[in-house]
Amino acid sequence: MGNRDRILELSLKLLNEEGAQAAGTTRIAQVLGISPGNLYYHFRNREAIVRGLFAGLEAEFRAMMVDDVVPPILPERFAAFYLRSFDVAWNYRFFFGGLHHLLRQDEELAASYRQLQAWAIDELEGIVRQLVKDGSMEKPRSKNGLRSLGLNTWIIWMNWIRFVQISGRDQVTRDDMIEGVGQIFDLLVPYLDPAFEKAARRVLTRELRSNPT
Amino acid sequence: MGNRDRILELSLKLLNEEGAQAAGTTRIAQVLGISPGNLYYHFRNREAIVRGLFAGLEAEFRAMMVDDVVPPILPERFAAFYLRSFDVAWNYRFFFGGLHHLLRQDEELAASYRQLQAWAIDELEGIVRQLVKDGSMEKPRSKNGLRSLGLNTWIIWMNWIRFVQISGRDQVTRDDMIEGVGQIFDLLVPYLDPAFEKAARRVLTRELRSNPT
DNA sequence: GTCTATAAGCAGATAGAC
DNA sequence: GTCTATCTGCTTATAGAC
Repeated sequence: MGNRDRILELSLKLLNEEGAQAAGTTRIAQVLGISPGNLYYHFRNREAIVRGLFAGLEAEFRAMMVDDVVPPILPERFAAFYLRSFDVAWNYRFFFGGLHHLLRQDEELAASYRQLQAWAIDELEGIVRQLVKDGSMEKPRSKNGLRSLGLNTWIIWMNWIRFVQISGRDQVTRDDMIEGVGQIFDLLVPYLDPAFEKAARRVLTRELRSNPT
Repeated sequence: MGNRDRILELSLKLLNEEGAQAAGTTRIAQVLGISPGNLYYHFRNREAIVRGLFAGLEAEFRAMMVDDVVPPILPERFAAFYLRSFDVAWNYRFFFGGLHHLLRQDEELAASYRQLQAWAIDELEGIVRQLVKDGSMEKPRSKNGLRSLGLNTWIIWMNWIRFVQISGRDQVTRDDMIEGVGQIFDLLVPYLDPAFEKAARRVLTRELRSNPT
């Protein structure tokens, strides 16, 4: 593994553990046992490192959507998708924690992020739309109900981990992620076919059991 | 108005406009036309300024809850409450944008915040519980439905402005705030009495009309 | 590709005069 | 309460040798 990849790998670890603003280039180089000069050989500046990490997030996110969102959407698949989505969010949690600041200081990153976000919200709306088509879900009465549902899903998803972290639990566990999936389920519950909900919920319960605190 | 208050007032303005990490003590003092020494006479350190601002947020937030959440909850009152709540969030938007970082570097602030958050979630749950009591809302079927509804409300509320900002709208308008209230309404819609919803929604529409883009 | 050495700038914070 | 002057420590980033 070349130094470029080692820099990305360690940066992700440090930023996730200590916050998006905490680890500077000097420290990254030092922990890695390379020189600052070397680091700057591989990345024009600090922002380029973050952009490199974001590229990883984007790739994982898009791959997940392509793999998992295949109609018809069965309840097990549905639950698995959301569980996996929280794993992705967890792996790049620094990003969501420091989002505002990161985008403010890097217009290029901001543009990439906005594109991904717009696509993601569309996809999430597409999922609920598909559920309606599959007969697994009742259509909301209001005009923009499906859109709004997709948007609320996105907002809960992207902020759940930050919420858990700032709430001060000493250790964030996999159960916290499963709880996050539950929060998203609750958005859809009033519209979901009870049998579908029950089957999806069962997947979560099983995951909980397999990861005792 | 003494310098202490002027420091708080300007800090709030700068942090809101430029982000929670942007404005340093040097710059605050400079813009204000006072010396750094004077600033440090009034505040032990930068964190103390942020804590001072948080005290303002907390006071406004609690006052709002006490003033507006009085049973029975009528639809107009209900809508007005959420509109006002977004005004408060907007006035202290720097805080929610930089929350993760701010709490990480100030344990005292983190403790205050967590206390307020816990109380707020309880209150939001209390509101939906009251709506059920008033007969304006149907009770969710699931065991923790009301709790979950309160929690989702909180997460949307505290993250809506950050969402709007990172989405890159050039100008964040009052209409964006009204849209945020709409997102929260949509969480409750499936359970709400249609007449109640219609009356509450009408307040929002009227607000939209009175603030043309 | 990797190193050493260091520039340049800004942050938070303090001492002590007035 | 307010000032001037300054210190310390940090950061990003670069120049140029190997």
